[in-house]
Amino acid sequence: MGLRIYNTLTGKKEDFTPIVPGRVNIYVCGVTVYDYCHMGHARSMIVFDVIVKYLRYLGYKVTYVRNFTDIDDKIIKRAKERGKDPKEIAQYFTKAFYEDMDSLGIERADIEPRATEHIPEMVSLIERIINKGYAYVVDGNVYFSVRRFKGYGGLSKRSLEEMMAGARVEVDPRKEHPLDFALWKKAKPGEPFWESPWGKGRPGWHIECSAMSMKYLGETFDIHGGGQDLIFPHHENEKAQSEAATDKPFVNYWIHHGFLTINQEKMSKSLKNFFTIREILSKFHPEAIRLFFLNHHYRSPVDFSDEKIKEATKALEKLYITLDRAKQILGEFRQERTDEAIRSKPLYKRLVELEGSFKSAMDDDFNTAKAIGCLFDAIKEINLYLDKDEKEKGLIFEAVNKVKTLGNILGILRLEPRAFLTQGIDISVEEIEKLIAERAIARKRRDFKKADSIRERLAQSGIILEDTPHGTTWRVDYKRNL
RNA sequence: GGCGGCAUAGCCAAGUGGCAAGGCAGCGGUCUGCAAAACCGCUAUUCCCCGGUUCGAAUCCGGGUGCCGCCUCCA
Repeated sequence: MGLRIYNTLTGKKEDFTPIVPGRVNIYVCGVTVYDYCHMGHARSMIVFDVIVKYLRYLGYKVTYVRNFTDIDDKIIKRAKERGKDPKEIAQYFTKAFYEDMDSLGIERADIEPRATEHIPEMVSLIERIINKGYAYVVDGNVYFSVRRFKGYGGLSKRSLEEMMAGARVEVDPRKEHPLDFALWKKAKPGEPFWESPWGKGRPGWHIECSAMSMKYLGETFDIHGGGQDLIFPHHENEKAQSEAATDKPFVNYWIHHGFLTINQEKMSKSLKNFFTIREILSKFHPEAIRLFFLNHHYRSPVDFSDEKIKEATKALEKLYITLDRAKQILGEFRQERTDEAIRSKPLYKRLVELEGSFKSAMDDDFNTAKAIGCLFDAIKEINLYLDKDEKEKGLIFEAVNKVKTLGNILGILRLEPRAFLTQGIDISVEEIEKLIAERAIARKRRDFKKADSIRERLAQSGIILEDTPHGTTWRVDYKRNL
């Protein structure tokens, strides 16, 4: 059984077959750079980061394109508010976007096109649409005619009649149909503009994604992704205009993820119930945030709270503690090849089995929650082995590698376990080690009162001591810090 | 009003016809000078309610109830 993906277009899980065997072309709607990114954006970026990582793990050569909308009404508005040039606003928040994504460990897309750098492509695409008779020009504006395009509403599963029934749109009287949308907007005085056959203006929102995705990925490509709120109108419109221009299917698989809610309500700017990524990163570990999101299926709504990220942090700690145990035993031990003797060990076989389960889970429409379950099963097996008296370094090394490989697909377990377990302390390592040494002497003399007072002293600083056969180790008490 | 989604233990959550994953929290045990970690055991005879289909349903069908989203910029 290979990869299956839930396709918004058909409403079903389908076997994934790329257009060119072994290659996947994927386009994801990025952000409009007019403000800091919030946690909803984080979820989106994490979901597609993992999808791309998994496709690569499967061996596909992936071309991942994610755009920046760097010219639109919101940017112009923000620029006016701040007395800045729209360009400056876009540049500033593009930089902020990269900072946030880097912190979350989200890889760069292969191509990250900006709308303002693709105006000529958009203009020629609009011309193509006009020539095909699917768009009309009114006073410097170009509108796409939804009525002329058969199949409008196919992605969002709505007919024009249904949409009209609930429409609350103020209708521009120059439009032939209320749902016709702008491909090109005439510039108002003082707004940024580009020259075009229809006069000075700027592109509509939807056309940029059509122009840029087709430029880099071809007129039909494999996967197009985004949030569920983009299904209508954005992706519906993208699909309509693209297919109107090319007479070819635009996209084979549409992937849409669910929303992030706060107290069960959608996180959004208008409700003012959003948290920015940087706010949350100041309190929690990026990998904990990833684990929190990935513990839910990407299409389900996720309710956000500090409490839940704390739980994810504890879960992540559990994984790192085991990796740390292994590392203590391994020291600098490394090995290049896995020999037959190791392959035949029960632990190794079990881990291969779990890797298979992990893969089946991910193959089933990227079921990361189930895959995480496999990761914890693997951790339990390793702990069981680590509890034994007789241990083989070669086997432990391989076991750790397996777990890390799987974790890395989800973008977690990328740190040295010691680094994770000793983060955020307000006492120096020298001080800690000095106290541990003192305590060791006290314990040898069976002066447990003193030993315990040292443990207590370190606990005050959020340090947990663990006495093992190999000596005493320490780590940060996440439970206390959270 | 139209369209769509969801409802699983104290909490989060996977599971779409065959004995209910995983995590967090809790309790008991092993280990420990004491802890911690780890491991073992316990914590949903039952998956919102009512009917139906089936040898068999959390899973399929019908009817309720509750929550959410889209239809307007939005990841």
